Amino acid sequence: MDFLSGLELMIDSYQGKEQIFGVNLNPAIVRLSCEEGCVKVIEMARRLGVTADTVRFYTRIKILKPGKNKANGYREYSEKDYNRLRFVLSARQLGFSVEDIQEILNHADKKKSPCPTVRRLIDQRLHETERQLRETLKLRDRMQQAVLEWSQKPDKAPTGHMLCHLIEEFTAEERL
Amino acid sequence: MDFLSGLELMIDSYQGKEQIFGVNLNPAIVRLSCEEGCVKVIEMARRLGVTADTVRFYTRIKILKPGKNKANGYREYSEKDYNRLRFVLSARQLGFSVEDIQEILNHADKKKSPCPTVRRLIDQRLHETERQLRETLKLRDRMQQAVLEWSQKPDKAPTGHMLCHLIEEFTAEERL
DNA sequence: CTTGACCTGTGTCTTGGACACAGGTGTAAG
DNA sequence: CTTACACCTGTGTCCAAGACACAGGTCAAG
Repeated sequence: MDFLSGLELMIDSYQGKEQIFGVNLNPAIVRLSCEEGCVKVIEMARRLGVTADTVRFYTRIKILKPGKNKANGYREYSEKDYNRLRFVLSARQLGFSVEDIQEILNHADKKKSPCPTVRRLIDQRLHETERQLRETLKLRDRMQQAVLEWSQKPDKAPTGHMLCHLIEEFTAEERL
Repeated sequence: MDFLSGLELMIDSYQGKEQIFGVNLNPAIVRLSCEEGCVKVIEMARRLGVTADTVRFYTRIKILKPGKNKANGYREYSEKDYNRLRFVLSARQLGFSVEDIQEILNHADKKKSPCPTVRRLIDQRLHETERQLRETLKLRDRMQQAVLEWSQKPDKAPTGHMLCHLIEEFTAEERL
């Protein structure tokens, strides 16, 4: 299909992909704001529920490579960019770092299966998340214990060798 | 007591504070490396089990204000600096940020009780830590679930609209 | 005198965006 | 036509708590 012919046609086929390329697609906006089935940064962000800054961020680090409108320099995000960003956001929800995602996309872009990489990386990140969870849990318990103990203690002014008796006595007790 | 007289006396009184001003205090090292009961950065770090970079960091942001040896410009950490850093490390273990600690120290330095501030701040930080804990827990569960489901799925090459079926199908299922 | 271990301050790096800013564009109203 | 305003661009900086690098100074031992 010729992407430069028939705007009406374009919009029809575009509407057909409504579920893939964004939500609440308003033909009036599409007709007004873009040609060739592309959208600008703020619309792209809205469709995926993120800020324009997030879209610009992934563009800046070249995970997204939208074209540029020759006339005004505006970025033009295509359906491919939409799918790519949706993928990135999904991967972030699973604990992958942006660097991980770049590695995964490198495979996919070479038509190679990213799955072995994905499995390896999630094992790694899962371990880290579990360690993080244990640490946060220990911290929370320590904090709760402190609040509990402190509720029985008075305020005190600092002395020469004691800056805050609450903190220092708690630490001494708990052997931290 | 005159701090400039009698090094022998200094070291005696210093040894008497062994439990306060550091562990494994070796009089020979003290005698060789410092006058006036002060130590250099690496020794300070060793006594509190942190790196010299950490000691320099707190010096840089002016939480520690050690003197300077006029002759060579070396920093001289006193017992007061030791107590202060020990306090900072204790507070960090309780989830206070460095900025929190500066606020706490500001009160203490004016001889005012830091306790009300400490109580207010830990309530705040405890809430944040609990939120963090819930989020990390949810992430961990999501990741475990993904690993479980993926163990039943094959690797696949990317297609036009599917970069990695593992990640995208999981997200679609879980309605993320 | 050299070697090597220590010291100094300063600048940069880490994450995943968020925010600021200067300057360009597009459109609706007055 | 002008003006106002909303949008766009790329770039630089900020966040937290240090870690690491670097150029240059100090000091004791061999």
